[in-house]
Amino acid sequence: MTDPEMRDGFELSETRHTLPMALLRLRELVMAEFRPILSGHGVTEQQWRVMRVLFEVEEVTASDLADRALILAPSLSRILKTLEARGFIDLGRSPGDGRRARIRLSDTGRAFIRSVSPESAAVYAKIGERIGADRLEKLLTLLDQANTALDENRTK
Amino acid sequence: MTDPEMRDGFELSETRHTLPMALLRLRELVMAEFRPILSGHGVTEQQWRVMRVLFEVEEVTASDLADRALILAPSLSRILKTLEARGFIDLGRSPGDGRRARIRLSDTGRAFIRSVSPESAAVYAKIGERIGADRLEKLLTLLDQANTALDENRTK
DNA sequence: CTTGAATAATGAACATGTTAAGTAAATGGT
DNA sequence: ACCATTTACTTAACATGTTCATTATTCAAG
Repeated sequence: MTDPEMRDGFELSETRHTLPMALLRLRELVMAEFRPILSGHGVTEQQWRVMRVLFEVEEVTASDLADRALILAPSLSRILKTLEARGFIDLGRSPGDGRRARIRLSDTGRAFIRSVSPESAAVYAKIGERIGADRLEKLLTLLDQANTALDENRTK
Repeated sequence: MTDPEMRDGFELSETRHTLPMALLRLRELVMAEFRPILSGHGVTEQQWRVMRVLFEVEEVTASDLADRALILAPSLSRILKTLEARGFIDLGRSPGDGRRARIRLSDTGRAFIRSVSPESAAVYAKIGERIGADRLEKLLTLLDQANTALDENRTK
């Protein structure tokens, strides 16, 4: 009920209607559906992302993995240590370049992904239904287009 | 140099095209434009969000502020302590209810927002240009619709 | 072959995200 | 008025985000 007072038009959009907030809000709502599943299986959202990527690419370096999973290198270092301790991944060094890490999903990790995937896919389907299939597709297209538009001039 | 996408369409990586990843990727690209400005003025993204909300609503409780700034209560407690120590906000207790916090932006905090706003607005405008005004508007509409769709059944 | 610069990954320090537990003040029923 | 419950906020503990520094390896002159 407490309305914001009148103020002369300073050039700032209302916080609720900015792109960063809209993206963050929707992402929080989506992850709120996934988080219980992941925590129920003892992994965090980021650990799951890392293993999902490894499930798809078979073998990558740390830099490549960081790019694909959208995780910064220092965070990834810690996560890899955790996942290795749990036996989900195998860590090594690239034969050609001693600086690069060689990261692979272990059989245990692969089995873990397979066991959780059905629940994850079910939640994703439910979210798709609530949003609407066509609307979700349009949204993903726009997100990809905006992403491309901003990524092009990134190294300005 | 740049990461080449080896796949040519029929073996697309699943992870890359999910809604959570698309939202996270675009948000990271957007915030990469804002972060230098904020860090240049000595505040984090979250501290800025909190002060932006306070700039609009004049006075709120902690719960309300947490909702509006999309920050969890424990994080907000720490952030408020930091902002108070810097003199950006004034903390008190609600006269009617001793549990509720009374949070207001100080004159110093208000002046800070005004001084940074032009840079922030300029970056936001530049982002809008790159994405395209119509495309951005459609995107914000879809985000809001998806948000509403997921928020309705949240307390199922 | 040697040395300085660049690259890949890790370590360090602090801020925030996340969940669970704890504290103090209000509320509701008796 | 009393007491259990609820509410609003805070603490605690650990994982991750973020920036900067450091180490180890490779690369590129010279």
